[in-house]
Amino acid sequence: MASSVFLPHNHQHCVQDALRQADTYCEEQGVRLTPLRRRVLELIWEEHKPIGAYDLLARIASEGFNSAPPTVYRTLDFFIQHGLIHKVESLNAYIGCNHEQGSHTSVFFICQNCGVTEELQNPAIEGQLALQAAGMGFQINHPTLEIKGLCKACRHA
Amino acid sequence: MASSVFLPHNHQHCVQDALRQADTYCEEQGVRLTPLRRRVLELIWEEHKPIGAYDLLARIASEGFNSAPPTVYRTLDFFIQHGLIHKVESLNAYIGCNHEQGSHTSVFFICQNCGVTEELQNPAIEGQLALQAAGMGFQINHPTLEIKGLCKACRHA
DNA sequence: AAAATTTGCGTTACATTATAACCTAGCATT
DNA sequence: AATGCTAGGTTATAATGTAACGCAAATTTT
Ligand SMILES: [Zn+2]
Ligand SMILES: [Zn+2]
Ligand SMILES: [Zn+2]
Ligand SMILES: [Zn+2]
Repeated sequence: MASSVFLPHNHQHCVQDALRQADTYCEEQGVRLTPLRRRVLELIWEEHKPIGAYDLLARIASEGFNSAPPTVYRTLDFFIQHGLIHKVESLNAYIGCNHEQGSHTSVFFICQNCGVTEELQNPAIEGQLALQAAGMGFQINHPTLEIKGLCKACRHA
Repeated sequence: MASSVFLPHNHQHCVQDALRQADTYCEEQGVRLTPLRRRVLELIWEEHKPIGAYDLLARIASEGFNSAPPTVYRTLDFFIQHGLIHKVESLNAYIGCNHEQGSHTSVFFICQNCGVTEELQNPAIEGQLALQAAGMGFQINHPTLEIKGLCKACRHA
């Protein structure tokens, strides 16, 4: 398990896996992965970097889809509802999720130099958060954990 | 140390402490806590809830200050630079900081029902984050840790 | 004190991000 | 075919945030 989006890898696999997972998921859930949705998801997965709604919009508009904001925001909402993408709050941008569906707690490591962003699950961090919350009587619903810094490669460059 | 912003408390103390700390800090640093800045900080501390830039702007405008966005954004920038407030990214809103100055890592617990938000420092959480980052060769510069959920009081109501 | 520099902020204009509300066409169920 | 549901087209607007210019007061230098 040395795989990381910060390391070189055959990225076609990432995209194809993501799309296949989405196909399967939508089939199972009885929801439709329409051409627009499929293309938006593909664009989101084009790089391991969060992409802004209006960047996406420009891309799909240039491909003949409708170019008004609701088009892309509706699509983003759909994927967020179904756990196929996340919003990176500190960037107002969106990134694909390849973790097991259903709500889960992730930490995003965001390189401020190259933009590459890795989503990780870490039970130890979750555990400490849960501990802190329990002590306060606080019920955790939705953690936003986003770490900006420098990835290994950018640090050494 | 049972004090928490989620519990009833004499809030005048919070506001006065914050303003006095800011006075002292600005004095020490040789920067100016102008009437506009002082009032903005006071408004931010009015409640233990993040406040939006345009809400602030409306407040100060109604008090005779200039009503154009740069007025408030410059002031917010000033306080963020000096560590006297934080931006809550997941709300696009701003909240006062009463912790020791200088950059520090905080976790924000945000009640989705009442809006009250508590900033905490927790070395165990920081430690686990540092551990994860170290394993990746990632250099942490700026964590954003914001937990939405229900405070004790709202959970029991 | 006069001159030079920095700082705070007034002002205008604009950029970016996101949503509300209404409508229509296609698909799905009966 | 009739009905309801879903996806998305369309228009308009809301909410959040910046760039750029200028001036006047405060601070520093001469
Ligand atoms: Zn990849
Ligand atoms: Zn990098
Ligand atoms: Zn208080
Ligand atoms: Zn509450």
